[in-house]
Amino acid sequence: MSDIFADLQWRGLIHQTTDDKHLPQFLKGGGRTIYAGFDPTSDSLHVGGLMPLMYLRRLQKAGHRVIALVGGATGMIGDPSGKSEERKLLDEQALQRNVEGISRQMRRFLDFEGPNPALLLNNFDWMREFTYLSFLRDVGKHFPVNVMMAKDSVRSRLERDDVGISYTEFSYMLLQAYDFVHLHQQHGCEVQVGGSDQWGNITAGIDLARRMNGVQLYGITCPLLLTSTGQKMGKTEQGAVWLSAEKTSAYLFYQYWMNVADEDAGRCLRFLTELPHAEIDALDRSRAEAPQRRDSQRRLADELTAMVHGEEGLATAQRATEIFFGGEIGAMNDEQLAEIFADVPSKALPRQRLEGEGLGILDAFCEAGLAGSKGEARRTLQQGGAYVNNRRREGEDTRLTVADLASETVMVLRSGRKKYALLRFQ
RNA sequence: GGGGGGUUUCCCGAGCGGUCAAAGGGGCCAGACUGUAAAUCUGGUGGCUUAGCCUUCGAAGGUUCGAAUCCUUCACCCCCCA
Repeated sequence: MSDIFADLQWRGLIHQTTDDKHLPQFLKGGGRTIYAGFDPTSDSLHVGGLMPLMYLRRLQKAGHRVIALVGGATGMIGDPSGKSEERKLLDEQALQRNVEGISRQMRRFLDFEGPNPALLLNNFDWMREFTYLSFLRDVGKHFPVNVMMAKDSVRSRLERDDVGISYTEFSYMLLQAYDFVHLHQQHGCEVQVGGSDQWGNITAGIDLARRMNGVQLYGITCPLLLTSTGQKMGKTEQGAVWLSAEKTSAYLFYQYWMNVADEDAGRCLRFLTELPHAEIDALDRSRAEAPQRRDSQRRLADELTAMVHGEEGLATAQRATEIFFGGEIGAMNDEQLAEIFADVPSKALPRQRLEGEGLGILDAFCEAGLAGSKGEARRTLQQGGAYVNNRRREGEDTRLTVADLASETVMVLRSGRKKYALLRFQ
């Protein structure tokens, strides 16, 4: 059995632990029960969720029993950690839908079936039964308010006079702390892992368990997944990068990793892939010597896309990449094109437009929305930026006919380097 | 209440009776270069049935052969004096 703690350490995934001396030994050989929490604010996880998922996956592979805890109850309250504003509360129904979506995604990372199945739990299941009085008596009793006030997540909000913090969010810590206690009681869970911003919540749980039950639990935090410029990873101008294909296509997901900055690539490879150390070292060298090859980014994109979208999703993303970056489009059918150009706007036109003398290329670009006016289309064309099926076309009076279709009904137009639009002729 | 200045094309900003679709910059678009990066360079940047025509310079009227440019009224903004 490999040394899981050493591996985590090598990958830079140990930010802080509650017991540096004991934990490496404690985790050796497997058999421990470990949990991480997931926030159900949406029906899909985004890139940030990859960290805890891969963490649990590594631990499960190392022979530990892992619990993915979906915070149905805590999600209704909102964790103030790292948030600058009071958060909106979710209703029960939305929450349920989100929990279902998220758990579907987890199945790609964690094994819920085999001899050592992961557990998926929702803290709403035990929190809903709690009465206010019993919660105050059993849990609240053990929390000195002065200690709570000292926690970073709370203090940062108290020090600002423009936002403040509600009693509800202030109490969040108690709920998460109790989760840990509950999981220990019911499932023998002894370790909680989370991002470095979770330290306060994790230690609160450890304290609570000691006070309520006199047991010693452990916590491990990992670094947050940040870019070299200090931004959260997974954010683009178009918004978050999601794990669900409906929200972020396999192609865009793939491209996100393909475009990771050189400075961030090494960390991502360590944090998010299971590549062996030797291979990661080799990629580091390749990145230093021949950054233009972008071996690291390609490997990262391959690994993660396969993980999240499966081999099929990866194949689609790769095929789309080939085409989006130059490849001529030939011998395709509608279905393949639809898959590749899933994120590209399209417009349907009657097929008659292609018949007779055909559709003027300027009109085609206007119809497709690639040009706001014929004048603009003309300019693009004159400057050599007009492509049909990835082939540069020239001449204002070019007419497009059935012969210019890329597949049965679709024509792929492009303006400039990579602005695409489809015309569907039905 | 009195006096002065302003409102220009996506943004900033020049224009102060014809040569104004309106300088310059930013942004944006295209091209070259490149690592699907950054920077840089080149060109373009109201519409159309494009040697021409139409619409645009806060709004509406007016003067004039001709107005973004002059006059009147209105709206909004800024400054100064009381």
